[in-house]
Amino acid sequence: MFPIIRRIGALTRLIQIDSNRYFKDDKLNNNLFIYIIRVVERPGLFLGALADDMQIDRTTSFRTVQNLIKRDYLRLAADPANRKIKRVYPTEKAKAIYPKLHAYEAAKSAQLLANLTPTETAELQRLLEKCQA
Amino acid sequence: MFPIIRRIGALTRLIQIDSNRYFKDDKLNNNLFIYIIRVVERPGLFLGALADDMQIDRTTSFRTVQNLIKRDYLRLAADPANRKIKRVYPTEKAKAIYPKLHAYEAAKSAQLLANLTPTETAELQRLLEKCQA
DNA sequence: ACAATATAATTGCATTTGCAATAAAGGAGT
DNA sequence: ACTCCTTTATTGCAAATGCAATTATATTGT
Repeated sequence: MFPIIRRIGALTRLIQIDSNRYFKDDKLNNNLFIYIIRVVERPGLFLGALADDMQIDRTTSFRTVQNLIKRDYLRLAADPANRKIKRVYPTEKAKAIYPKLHAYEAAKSAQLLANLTPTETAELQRLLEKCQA
Repeated sequence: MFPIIRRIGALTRLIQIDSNRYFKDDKLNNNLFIYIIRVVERPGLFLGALADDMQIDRTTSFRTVQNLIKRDYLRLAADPANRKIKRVYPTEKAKAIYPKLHAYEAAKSAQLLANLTPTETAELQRLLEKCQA
């Protein structure tokens, strides 16, 4: 029943379990590593935009960012033109660990698609983009 | 970067946010409704097998099942041949609410795939099955 | 300019989550 | 039968999660 929607959820949970194990020692489990990746790639988003970009609850995102600020991975900067927002930037510590995080994501992506031909991978990407949540 | 693995995670989180809202009043959010669906469909799995079937952490699954037992949706039965395991069965209350849960899953599945032709849907299913987490 | 509405950040609080440890069986090899 | 190893269920504890409410600022309408 509904194999596609169930498979998508199952794959996500399996990847989450794996990443939680992999990043436990760095304490970057529970998607924390994803925040660092995204902020390094797109520095300067404000808190709400970052949460929306990752499709994560704004409160959870806010607390996670606070956690990473305390641990010197991220920092906030006020916006001169808009006092409501705070923009999120990576620290040197975040940039330093980024290659490891990127390598993990690359490896998981490669593993996920290992049985697919390049044509199939392109087609899967196209079809997933057509999905609407 | 890595659009497929990111898209899969994003779709899962969007579906989770939607289902949390939809099932808030029934207090069947946070995937609780999925447990009921699965147990009605496959009654008699033992606790660990149920968790593995849903790709959910065994401790989390255990506590969730306890929650649903307390609320009269599920019940446990000892196995006469194996005293280590407890099998999970749905109650009448679970069977009564199952159509609503099934309808929600059907609607979300239909929405997800609304822009795909039947051929594309079949191809997406095939490609997702080839993915390995 | 002023009021009403909307958006962003933040906090309170209760619940969920999951690693690690423990307890109770079961299974395999001798 | 006995020891060792595995599997299952369970609990303790600390952390993550997210709804609802609050505060501050910005935007829109008149």
